[in-house]
Amino acid sequence: MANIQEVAQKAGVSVATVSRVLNQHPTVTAKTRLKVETAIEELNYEPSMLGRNLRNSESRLLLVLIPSISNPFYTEIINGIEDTAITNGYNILLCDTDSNPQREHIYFNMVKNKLADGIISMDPAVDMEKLNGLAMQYPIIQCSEYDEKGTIPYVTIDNQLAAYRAVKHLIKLGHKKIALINSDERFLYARERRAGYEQALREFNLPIQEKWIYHTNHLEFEFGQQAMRKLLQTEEKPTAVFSVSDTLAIGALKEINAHELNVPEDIALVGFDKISFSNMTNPTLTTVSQPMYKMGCTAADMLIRKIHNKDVESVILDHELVIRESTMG
Amino acid sequence: MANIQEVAQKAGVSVATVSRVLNQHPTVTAKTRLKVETAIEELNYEPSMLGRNLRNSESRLLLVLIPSISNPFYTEIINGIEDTAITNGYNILLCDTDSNPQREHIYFNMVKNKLADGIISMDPAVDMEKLNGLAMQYPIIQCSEYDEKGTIPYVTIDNQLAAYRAVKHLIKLGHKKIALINSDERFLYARERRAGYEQALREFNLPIQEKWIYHTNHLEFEFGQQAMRKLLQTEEKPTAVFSVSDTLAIGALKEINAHELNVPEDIALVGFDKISFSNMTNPTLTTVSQPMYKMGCTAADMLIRKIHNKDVESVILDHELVIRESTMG
DNA sequence: ATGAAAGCGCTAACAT
DNA sequence: ATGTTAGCGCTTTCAT
Repeated sequence: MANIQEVAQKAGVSVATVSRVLNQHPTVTAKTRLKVETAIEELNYEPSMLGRNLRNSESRLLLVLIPSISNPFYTEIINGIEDTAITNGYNILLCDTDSNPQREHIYFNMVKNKLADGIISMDPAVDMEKLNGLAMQYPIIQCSEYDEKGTIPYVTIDNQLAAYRAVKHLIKLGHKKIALINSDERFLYARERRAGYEQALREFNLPIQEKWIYHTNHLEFEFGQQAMRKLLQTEEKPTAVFSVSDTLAIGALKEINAHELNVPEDIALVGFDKISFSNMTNPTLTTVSQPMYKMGCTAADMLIRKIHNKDVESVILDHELVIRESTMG
Repeated sequence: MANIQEVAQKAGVSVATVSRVLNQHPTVTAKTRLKVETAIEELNYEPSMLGRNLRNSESRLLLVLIPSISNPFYTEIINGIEDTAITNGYNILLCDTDSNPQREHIYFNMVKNKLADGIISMDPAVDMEKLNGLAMQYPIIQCSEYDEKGTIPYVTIDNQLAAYRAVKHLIKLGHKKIALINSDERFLYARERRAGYEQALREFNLPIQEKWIYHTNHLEFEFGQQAMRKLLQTEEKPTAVFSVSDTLAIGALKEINAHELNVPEDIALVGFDKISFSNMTNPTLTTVSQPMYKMGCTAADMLIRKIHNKDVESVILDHELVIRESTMG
């Protein structure tokens, strides 16, 4: 692989001139430019990012931390991040942390090691303390999940309001016994969505019953099934369920069907995220839609601004309740 | 951020010694090592990969090209790749090409630019000609989909045999009118799976009917629905359907249900991939399971061997037909 | 408009 | 066992 030296030699100019051509400096004669471009062509030369990055001490790589690529919720967000990044001359490094601190450590080091210019974290299970520490020295943005006590800029939706609206929708349908399938409340979004759930119940003078609130440690289908199994065992069965994630709701639906019960006639069901599969279930799932693509674009924009030392403010985006068969009696 | 110079100065040694400590050379005295380590600690020093990589002309980054992270099929493969990569001191760069040649180009350049040491391609829509060209100069492995005419090592399963077994399973159940929902036959796996479908029909003297073979350009659910809609319009409806992907099969199932037909009583259904959703549908989906994690590990191993200039041979892994409700009358 | 040369942070060959 | 030094490929001042 040819380097800049050989190109310079072949073109009969200095390396500086080649560099100028590469970086589109205006001071190069059309004639010289042509000579250099010909040499580049002939030698099949490709500039080494390594040399350039070392010199500029930037990598133009953005790290994106997600807990698991299996969760379809992240897909569209990542598309938004990627499109925005590429438009701005950045590439993204997708890091499936598996919520594993060791993997996380490796990726954090990439930033310290100058192999990446910044981080977008979407992992609720990330070590917030570490992340806040890193953020003192390196550009970091949080997307979807964030640390309310920290100082890292974030983009997210109003989780409490979204949950409130979802539950209110169930109440308006006449439900009085509404269960909540929540994830681990050490995550902010889980606490916020629970707050929205309680807010709606309170507003309509419905009691908040611990027996109808189930917590699960993971978001995979099976945990939704497990949650629903438990809820169906309570002596007074709920007539509606609000689940903080579509994957959990889909598991719950499976379990309800397995008990020969019908949705929505016996139990109405609302999910969260509007993953594509939520429209393939039978019945289709009422759910809260987040502007995922936009969220990704926004996060990438914020990070790039931060890398360029500009001011960055946190952003709250809109959401939407999508009513489908699982709540349409 | 401190550099190796400052560490050397603080420790009262040369940069070479610091480098030796960093790289665990055995020739360093315990005492010197301690001095250096203390200095590193105090300065909060992190070696710059950029400098190291430039010097060694390697990045220890592996590129993984996938057509779309939304397809759950790739999830487990990527986990395998990632685990193997990390074990060997490599990190992976996940590239969602969206089957977009422009994005592809960017990622190809990363290898040319020394920002990545090699590529694992899982994109069926990749420009095979370009890929083969690149492979002359850079380490490349294909995973799952490959080019039978090319020289790039690959890891995959026997698609024809897998399809043959799936269709034979339907025939053994008594089905004589078996439809095929295939993807675009410009992809090898699509041609191979069709060959398996035809092989099974031929073996049992069943006619191959073009009206029961449907091609779709994409793998998303909606395209499965569309395919099934068409198949249900044929004057002689099939009693069984083999779909080359679970996502398509799930769409087909949705459509069958919409027509008030039952699976498997009216129409039996077999998918391919065993994605996690395939167990959440009602009924659950009979499907072909690929050893995805192992496939990922193998691909990463092969690539790393190739990077180290070792010989690499293509690998065919085993598959398994998982019989579930959609074919259990 | 172009060239010469320093230097980004690191490793390794060579010298001591 | 440790130090000196060249050089990986590039960009950018400073001269000319």
